[in-house]
Amino acid sequence: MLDERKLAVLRAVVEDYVSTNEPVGSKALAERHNLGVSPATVRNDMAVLEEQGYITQPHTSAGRVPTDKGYRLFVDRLSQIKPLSGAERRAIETFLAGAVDLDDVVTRTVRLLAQLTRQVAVVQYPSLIRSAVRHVELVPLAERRIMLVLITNTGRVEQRVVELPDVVEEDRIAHLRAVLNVCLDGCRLSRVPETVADLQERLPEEDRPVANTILSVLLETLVDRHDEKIIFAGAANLAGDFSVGLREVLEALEEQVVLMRLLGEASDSAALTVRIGSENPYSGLHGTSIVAAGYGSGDNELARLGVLGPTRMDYPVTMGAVRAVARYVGQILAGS
Amino acid sequence: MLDERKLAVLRAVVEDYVSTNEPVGSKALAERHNLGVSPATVRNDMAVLEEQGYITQPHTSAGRVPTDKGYRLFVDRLSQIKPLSGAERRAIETFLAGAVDLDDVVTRTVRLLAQLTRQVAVVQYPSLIRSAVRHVELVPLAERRIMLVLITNTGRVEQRVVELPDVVEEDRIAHLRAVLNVCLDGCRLSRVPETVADLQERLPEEDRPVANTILSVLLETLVDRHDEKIIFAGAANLAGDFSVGLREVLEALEEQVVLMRLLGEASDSAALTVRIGSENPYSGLHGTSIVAAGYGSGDNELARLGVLGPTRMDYPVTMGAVRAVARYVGQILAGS
DNA sequence: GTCTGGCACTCTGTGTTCCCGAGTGCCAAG
DNA sequence: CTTGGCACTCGGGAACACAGAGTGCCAGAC
Repeated sequence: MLDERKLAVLRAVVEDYVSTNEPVGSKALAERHNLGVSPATVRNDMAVLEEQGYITQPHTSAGRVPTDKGYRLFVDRLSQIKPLSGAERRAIETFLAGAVDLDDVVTRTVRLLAQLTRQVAVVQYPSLIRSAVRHVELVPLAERRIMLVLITNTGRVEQRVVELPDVVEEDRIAHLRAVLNVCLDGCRLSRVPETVADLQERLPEEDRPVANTILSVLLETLVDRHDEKIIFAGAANLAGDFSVGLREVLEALEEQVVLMRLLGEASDSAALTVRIGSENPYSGLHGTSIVAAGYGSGDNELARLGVLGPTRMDYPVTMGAVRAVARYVGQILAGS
Repeated sequence: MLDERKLAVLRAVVEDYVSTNEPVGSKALAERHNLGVSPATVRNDMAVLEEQGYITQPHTSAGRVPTDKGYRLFVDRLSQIKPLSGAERRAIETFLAGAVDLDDVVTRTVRLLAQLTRQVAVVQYPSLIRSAVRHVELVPLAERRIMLVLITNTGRVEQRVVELPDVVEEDRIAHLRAVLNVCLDGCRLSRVPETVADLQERLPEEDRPVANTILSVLLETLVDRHDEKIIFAGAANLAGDFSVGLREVLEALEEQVVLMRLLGEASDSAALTVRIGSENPYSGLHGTSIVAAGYGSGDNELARLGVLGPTRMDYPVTMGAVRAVARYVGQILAGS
């Protein structure tokens, strides 16, 4: 259907358009990409490519521009992910290694990615649900108020203030803390609810009301906080590009829910997800593409990160950067 | 120098320009603001105002536009802060009351403020330095690694992983925790360094190396974290306004340091700070104004918040919103 | 002395027209 | 199947004119 040369033409169109941001014509194309054929031949091929929907012209008698479908083919079959340079790798490594806590890791990552790709970077905080309890802490704040602190093995710390139904003595709290830690330490968060239910039955009668209050807050923390936090950086990179609806994009970026869907569900292992223009779920973001990847320590994917830019982006380079950053972050998290 | 009527004219120019975003002419002005005088008179007044630098014309024979100096006079003497409507107040209250922890309070605040003012909102996290230690927690993670968690009375939680020089038994850590809490509980963060120094001397010899490691990390947490975190929201509100250099502003917003300086130092008590156009410290932000206020529980100002928008903003309304939100946040923090 | 109406002047922004050039599609010949 | 030639199309920029809003200034009225 599409012979070698037509694919080469498509590749050339994408590459030229990406680098010049102007519709590319047959003549310029034949020259710059020594294809060994004349502009007229290129024109014929282009006509076919257009008929099949891979490229289009903004108006009669202008050059051609890739369509979403064209970019898709390019990404799937015509391009190779471009690895980062050694210098870039070292830069990533040293920059991320300086992080002091989880928050810092995520913040640094998002900035790094934005700077590296010159686009908008998006990073999701490591998911709670896949990690395990490392420690539960109860801190008395006032007579009837304690703070519940939950530390996970991914370094995340969740805290909630709990209002107690009764005044409770310190040592009963200490006891409760001990029990909690024995039961929950190392427990996968996804299995905490069962464990907690089990625990409630085994507690002595007099501890029940207080324990129930605390445990319900604990469960809430896990469930409600299903709103995984996402941050972005590099919005400034959007300015000056009028091909995207700036306002819509900025609005989308501030909607956690939209961002969630944008990064997409965990796909198979460490594969990169690319969503091009109209492929992506939010209508304000046609005109933009997403390159995303999962990251995590070891095998299990903890969360996702990616970048967002105009459909007209340099996919090979962007994909290389995203993949590299995802890997490094995984390493950092595993090691801390 | 400037009689009553000229001031009225200036006020009218500002108000009209703010609402229409177009240079305002003498005729329209005389009509809309029944000043009781003819356009010609207004023209004369305008000529004087221009000569004094309060207004200017974009080009010969266009209407007048306020200068930064004009806005300044308007804010200082010609306008009154406009209080929020009852509905708005209730909305703020219920929205903020739903927050579950400090992070949530800050996030909600920044969104609220952005939505309320339809501008970019900026909120600084409550400063560590003014708060006091409520609890210190040491959580063993591995043989030679523990997590240090510091909880302040403003609800902020800081965490750091500490690598220990030696393997340490659990009960020595427990002991250390107890000692730390006795010494530091209620201690103002600003006075922690002395207290720590004092503590180091009183510890038994064999605990020194471990304790020193932990304490130095603790001090770091306080000092290094002098980079008070600032977040913003509502960037989408900037789009569509070309009077500001979009790119510059977005870049500035992503620079913590610039944001810091922007919000300004704590001023006297709960007063509002207004920085107009060229008055503000960063050159990329001429063309924008900042309205900021301190917030805190009770008397002491914990941090600052504000909004950033085009110099051509509705100052009375914006100031009202900022003041109101600052107050409510203060209340919420005091109560939690 | 201050205000007012009148008048000539000066701009910007918009709409029109025109033309150039890049790029195309098609066709006939190699 | 490829190529060169050719007529055609359309966007974008330059030149131009024009209407409208707004000004500054002046002479007369209160």
